[in-house]
Amino acid sequence: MSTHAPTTPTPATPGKSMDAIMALCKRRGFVYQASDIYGGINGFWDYGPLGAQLKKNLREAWWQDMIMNPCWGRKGPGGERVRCVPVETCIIQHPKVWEASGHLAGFADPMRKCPGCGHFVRADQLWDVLVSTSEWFNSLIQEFEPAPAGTQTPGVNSVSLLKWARGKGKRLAPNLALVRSPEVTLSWLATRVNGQPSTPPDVIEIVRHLATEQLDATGLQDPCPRCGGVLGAPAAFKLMFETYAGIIQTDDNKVYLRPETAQGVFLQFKNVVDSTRVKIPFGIGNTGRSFRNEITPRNFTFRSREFEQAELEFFCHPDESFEWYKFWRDFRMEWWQSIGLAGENLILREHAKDELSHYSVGTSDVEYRFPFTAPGFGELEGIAHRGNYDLTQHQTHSKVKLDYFDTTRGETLPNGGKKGERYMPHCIEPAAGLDRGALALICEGYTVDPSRPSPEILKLHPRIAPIKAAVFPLMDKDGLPEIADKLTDDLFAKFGRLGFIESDAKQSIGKRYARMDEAGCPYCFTIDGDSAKDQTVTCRDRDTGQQMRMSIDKVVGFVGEKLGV
RNA sequence: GCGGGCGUAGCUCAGUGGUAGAGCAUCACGUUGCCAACGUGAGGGUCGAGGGUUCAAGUCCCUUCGCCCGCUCCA
Repeated sequence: MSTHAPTTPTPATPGKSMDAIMALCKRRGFVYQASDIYGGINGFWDYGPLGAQLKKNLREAWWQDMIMNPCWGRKGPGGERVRCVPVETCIIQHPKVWEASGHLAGFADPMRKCPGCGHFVRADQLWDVLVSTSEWFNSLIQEFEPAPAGTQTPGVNSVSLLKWARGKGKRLAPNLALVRSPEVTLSWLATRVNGQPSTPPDVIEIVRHLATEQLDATGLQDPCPRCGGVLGAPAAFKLMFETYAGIIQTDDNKVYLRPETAQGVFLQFKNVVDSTRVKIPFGIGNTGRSFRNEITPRNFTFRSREFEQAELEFFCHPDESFEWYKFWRDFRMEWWQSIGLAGENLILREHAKDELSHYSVGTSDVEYRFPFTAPGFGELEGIAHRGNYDLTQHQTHSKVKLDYFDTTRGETLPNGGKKGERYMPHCIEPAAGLDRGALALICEGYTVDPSRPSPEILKLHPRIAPIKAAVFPLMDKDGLPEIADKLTDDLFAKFGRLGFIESDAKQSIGKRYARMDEAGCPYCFTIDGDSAKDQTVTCRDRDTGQQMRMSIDKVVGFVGEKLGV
């Protein structure tokens, strides 16, 4: 994930405070803190009734538009119908999967922490970081005398180092041993330089001396690139959740909760090809929970340790892969727009060349300007051209051939058929975060209109809204509830599988409208004294507050049209 | 992980070491009937948790958990 400043500064959306959005989410049952009654648990959130349905609607929209009727029936770059099939793969897979995918290697990099300032640095990159980004380090080496030609040994002058320690050093590297107790530190260095004149110290050894206060007790220390403090011992950062498959908890049984759903697709690529008559180009979709031990879970549900992804791996011939990459990138942007993220808060950002993985020729992010990232953006979905990296990795590690024999390619045979071509398919991966999507939809829909008696409105797209319609008898008597019950039944029968149909006869009509505004219900239908006479009701629009009289038997058709069903 | 802020009713928040509060919301009854209407009531709290000081702690001290912000990290 990444956040970036927009190219042109845009003011943060006024009136949208994350505190107010979070309060509404709890008040109306969208999002609760996980384990709330025990004080919560860092990085985990639950969905309440409306949130669960909202997220289900989002997942369902993805499933419909990506798997069942991909891209709304639109044709792909080659003029063919886009074809996709689903799989549902396990959260726990063979541990070697994560070795092959590179996720395990990513963790193997031990990190070192500075107890002074809390800075983390990757152990194997410490000296690179010092040279390239550490302010104090680059200031300090200015004080060294250039190393004579052909040697690695710069000269050091105690007087100038002492001056640096009492001047610039105090500001740049307050925790560096040289700054904290210059005389002691310099005497150790002098002992070393004079003690072994035949093997003079290089820059690294000099700096390690300058970072060490009690040489005989601790040995040489490594300094923190930010404050100069003594770095702790390298420790493995485990960003994957570990557990054990089997009742004996030994390393032999250690398994991981997946950090992404995509790998499950690559693992079953061969089975899908062999069992379902799919032909390249085609996609395999997979939705489900993933887990990452985020170092700093933050910003409400945006960075959670347990989250849900909706990922498509689309396989195609290498020669067509770039066209497909552009196709999916553009469609995914359009899709998010179609469910309500239509404004300037949504951008498609193409990664710069230096951001790309070595195997990728293109990656784009669909990014949303959340209230907490504004004026920057936060990632909703990444569309990556992954080349044949994953299939190749799994082929290498599993020793199972994962290439594809394409009978539509190759030279034409005398009988008119094709000779065929064997190749490793390339893969385009649109990978969306459903929790981030749900959060973006809530943030985008959240609107404060002080001119209305109920200022807080959640303008959710009807397709996504958890409550599809509400029916209110204006009075709880005179036969009105009976008419309302009938209409409620009709709406339930038609739309009950898509979302909630609310019915409420209590309290003033204004309060009932206001409640539905906050819950994001797009349309309310009110039965009044005239309804029995002329068979009409009032349809009240959430976003405008406007009312429209319509015949009762038109209501179901009206709602269906708005829901796009 | 560091620094700052916060944590009291479903929500927003008052609360000076001395009886646990307000507004809104929820529910009931009555009145009303198209935009959080009015009246009368009701329910709802281990004051985030655990220790300590004190005759007495929501309030002071220590520890801890969670949320927000800024760093840091984000394979």
